[in-house]
Amino acid sequence: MAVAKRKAAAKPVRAPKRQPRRSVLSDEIYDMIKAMIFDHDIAPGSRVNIDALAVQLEVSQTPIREALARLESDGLIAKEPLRGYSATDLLTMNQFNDLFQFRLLIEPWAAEEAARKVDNTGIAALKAEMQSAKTALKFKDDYQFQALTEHDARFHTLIAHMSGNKSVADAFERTHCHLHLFRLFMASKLHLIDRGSRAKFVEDLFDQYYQSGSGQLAIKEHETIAKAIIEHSAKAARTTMHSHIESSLKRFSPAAQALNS
Amino acid sequence: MAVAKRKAAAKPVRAPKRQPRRSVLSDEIYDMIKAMIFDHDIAPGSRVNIDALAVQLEVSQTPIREALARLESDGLIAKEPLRGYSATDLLTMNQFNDLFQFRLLIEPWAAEEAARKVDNTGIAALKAEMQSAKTALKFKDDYQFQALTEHDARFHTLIAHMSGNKSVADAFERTHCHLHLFRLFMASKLHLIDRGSRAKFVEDLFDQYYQSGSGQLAIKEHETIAKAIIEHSAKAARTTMHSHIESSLKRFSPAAQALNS
DNA sequence: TATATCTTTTTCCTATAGGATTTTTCCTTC
DNA sequence: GAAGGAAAAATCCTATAGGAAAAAGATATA
Repeated sequence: MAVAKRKAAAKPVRAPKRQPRRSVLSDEIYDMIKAMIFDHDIAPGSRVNIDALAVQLEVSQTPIREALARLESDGLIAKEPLRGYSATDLLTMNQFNDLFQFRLLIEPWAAEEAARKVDNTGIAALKAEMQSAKTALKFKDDYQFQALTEHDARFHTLIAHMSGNKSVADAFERTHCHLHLFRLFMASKLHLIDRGSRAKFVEDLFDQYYQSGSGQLAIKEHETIAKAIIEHSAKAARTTMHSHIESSLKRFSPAAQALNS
Repeated sequence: MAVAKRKAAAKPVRAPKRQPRRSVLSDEIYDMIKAMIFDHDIAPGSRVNIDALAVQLEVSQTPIREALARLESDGLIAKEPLRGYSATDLLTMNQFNDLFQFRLLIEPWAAEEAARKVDNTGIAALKAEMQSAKTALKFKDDYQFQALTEHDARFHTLIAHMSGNKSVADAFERTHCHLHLFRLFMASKLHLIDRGSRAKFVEDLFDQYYQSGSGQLAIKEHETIAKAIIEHSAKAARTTMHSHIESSLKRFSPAAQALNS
């Protein structure tokens, strides 16, 4: 991380055009493009022009190509040979259900394992994450939702890793489920806002999430899971994780359905 | 495999230099490098030099870079920033067990779902695959093992897809478990052959696999699974798949252990 | 021996030109 | 005015050379 500062600036005047990079350019570009997808700067299904991206991000094509190749492997970008790249479409209702089914296969197991294997480091990490969840609740509206999504992603990833099984943890991370869900939710908002006639429905949807306390509810469920793991209650960890994922499915379902109707 | 051999000739005759490619170069390169890892042309843990590969495969750096970026995402190649790429190490005993644990989480479920949803197309595909397994048994030694591995990969991938759940199928495919297993098995052979003192052990290991009919055994288990699916016996499909994976674990364990002792 | 400085190698990135393919535009013809 | 087809533009893909930064290695000095 820290770059060796071997010489106290001998020539202070010289504004160095280029501070030493702490990571490789293509990795930064990868994160930037992923963020653009996350933020709907790159709309679902839209074309991704390599030249344009290179100009916009002020780098050459090479790092862009590497980043896109990795994003394709992640399933976030689709590549049609000789046609170009484009952002993947939003989850259909079927894909949405499939994703949650997949999570039900591995996450309850991961929680159970985590409860069996947890040590002091793990307990500390879990507690820290739950603390950050409380902070997230202080935000409002979109910011709250984003903060909650980020906490949710970290929480589930943490437990996947605490299972001690790298195959499972990797498989979970590669679903990028939180990115997909966030994108879906935001899209349903943008999409529905565009249609004035459905303003009422939009309000219902978001009221349901923000005001009716879905955020608090999800965090309460996280608390229960964390407690079970910390107490080494393997079976309880499994069942609470299972029902949490099912509740989560129900909470997100309206957003997914709104786009498939 | 065959690289497009383009002539350096300045302007000879009507040589129809370039037949239209059916796929993109970077995809071909991706497959070629994957094959090189598979075949131990690129040894586990060894460095992968971009320039050297470009020269060897007679293409420019660009497609090499894209292929390596994807392979890194697949977990087959590791990238150290500002140091370069290298092939990932062989599975440790722990990773080996983790991988099979992961398979136990999703494959029995996939088989059960497949049995529920199977239609005529699926039945035909299953039968065709089982037919090819019989062909594989006609080969000998390494060729038999490779043919069996390829059948095994196709068989399990097919069932993962027949579950109808794309998340599950993708997650399974991304483990590249058959590539890892094949590489492990071959490495244990090469490794052990190097040590003359262990020749006896090598013979035991391979006798166990080739002569004692592990191949036939695995295929018998596949038959059972296929039968259960074709007959819509969901529960039987689950249990037979489960025990097949456990048997498979036992069959491969000696190879994995040989390298970790 | 240990440290410091210099050189070589490796790797990453840029830039640009040109070939290949698809898409769009425009023109001819009915 | 509509259909078919050729030319043009846009886009993607490949090739190649070379510069910059970092790592690795070598040499010299205390």
